[in-house]
Amino acid sequence: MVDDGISSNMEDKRAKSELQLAVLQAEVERMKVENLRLKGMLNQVTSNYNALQMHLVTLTQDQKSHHKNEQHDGKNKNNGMVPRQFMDLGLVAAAAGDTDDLSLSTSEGGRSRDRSRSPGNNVENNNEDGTLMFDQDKKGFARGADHREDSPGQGWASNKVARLNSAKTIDQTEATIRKARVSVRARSEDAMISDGCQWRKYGQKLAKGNPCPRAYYRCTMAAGCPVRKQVQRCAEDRTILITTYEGNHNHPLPPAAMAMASTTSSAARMLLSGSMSSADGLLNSNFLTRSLLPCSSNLATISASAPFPTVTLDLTQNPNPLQLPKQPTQFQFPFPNAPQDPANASATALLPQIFGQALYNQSKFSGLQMSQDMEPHRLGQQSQPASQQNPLADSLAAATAVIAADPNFTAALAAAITSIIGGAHQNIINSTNNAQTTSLGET
DNA sequence: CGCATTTGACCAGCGC
DNA sequence: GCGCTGGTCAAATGCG
Repeated sequence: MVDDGISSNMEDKRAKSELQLAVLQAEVERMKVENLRLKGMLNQVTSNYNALQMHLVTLTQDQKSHHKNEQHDGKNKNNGMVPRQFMDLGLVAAAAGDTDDLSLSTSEGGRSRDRSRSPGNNVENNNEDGTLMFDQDKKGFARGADHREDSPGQGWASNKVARLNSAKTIDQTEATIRKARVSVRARSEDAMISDGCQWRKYGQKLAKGNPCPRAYYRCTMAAGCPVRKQVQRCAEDRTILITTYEGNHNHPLPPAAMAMASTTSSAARMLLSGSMSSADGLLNSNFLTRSLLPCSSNLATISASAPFPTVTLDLTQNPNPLQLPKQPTQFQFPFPNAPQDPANASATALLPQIFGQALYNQSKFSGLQMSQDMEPHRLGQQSQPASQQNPLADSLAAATAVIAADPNFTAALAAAITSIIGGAHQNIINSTNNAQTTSLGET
C-alpha cells in the first residue's frame, strides 16, 4: 500500500517533471528560432544600412562626374543622364538633378553665388548641391516641383520617363526630404558637438530672438560636400547646443559621422514620409510610431512648419517639453519619461536598431531597390512583436538617458551603430561611457 | 606659410 | 518699394 502510494507519487512527479522539461525544451526551441530570426533581421538591417550608404556615395560620385562633363560640354542641359540618379536616391542626387535646371532656369543657381564665385570655385559650384537645394528652400517649392514634373518630359529618354512616373511620388518625397533639416539638441559646454566630421566655419550671425550667435559650418571631409550645419546655443538654456544639419554627405563617412548622418537622413526621410498621404507615408508613419515611441523621453519632435520640415532630436532630456522650440504645426510624440538609469549602458546598443530599422524601412518604403527582395511579411517582423517591444522600450529609455547625459552623444550613437555593423558591443559600452570614438575605427 | 576663423558686406526672400 | 532677416562670401586676421 505504502509502496504503491510512494510509487504512484513518484510517477506523478516524474510525469510532471517530464512535462515541464518538454515545455522548457519547447521554449528553448522557440527562443532559438526567435534568436535566428532576430539575427536575420539584424543582418538585413545592417546590409541595408551599408548598401544605402554605399549607394549614396556612388550616386553622388556619379553625379559629380556627370556635372563636370556637362560643364565641359558647355551646359548641355537635360540630356537624360541625371534623372536616373535622383530617381533612385533623391536624398543626394536629386539636388544634382535639379542643379542642371537650377543653374540655368532658376535664378538661384546663378544669383548671389555667381556674383562672388571665381572660376576657381567652379568645382565647388558644381558640387555644392547643398547650396542649391538649400537655396531652393526659400526660393519656392513650387518651382522645384514644376521642374521635376516638366523637365523629364522634355529631355529624358522615354524609358526613363516611365521610370520617373513610377517613382514620381518618391521623387517628390525626396525633394522634400532634401529640404528637411534635422536639429539636434544636446547639452554641451563645447562650442560644437563632436560628430565625427570635419567642419569649417564659414560664417556667424546674430539671429533674431537669440543673443547667442549662430555659427555656420560646412563639411570639409570632401571637396564640395554639400552638408552644412548651424550651431547655436539655446536662448533659454545656454548649456543646450542646437545643431541643425542639412544635406547629405557625398563621401564615405567615418563611423562616428555615419551615425549622425544616417540618423539625420533617417529622421528627415521619416518625417517627410510620415507627413505624406500616400501608402508609403502611412506605412512609414506606422513604422515611425513603432520605432520611436518606445524610445521614450522627449526624444523626437517633428515640425512640418514651412519652409523647412524639421526633425528635432532632443537629447537634453529636459522633462519640460515647452523648452522645445514651438512651431505652428507640430507633431509631437508624447514619449513617457525615461528612467534615469545611466548605468544601463548596454541598452545603448539597442538604440542603433531603431535607426538601423529606420534605414531599412526607408529603403524599403521609399522605393529604393536594395530592399525590394524582402518579402512583405517581413515587414511585420520588422515592426517587432509586442514581446520584444516592451523590454526594448525600457532599454531604449535607459539608452536615451545615457546618451542625453553625454554631451558627445553622437559618439555614443556612432559606437552603437558601429556595433550593429561590427558586432563589437564592448566598444559600444566603452565608447558610450567615454564619449570618445577612438576605438571606432577598429570596429 | 598655409590653413582656419572672424567679420563686415552682399544678396534674396519675405512681410508690411 | 522699403526694411528686416537669414544665409553666404571673401578679405582680413590669427594661429600653429
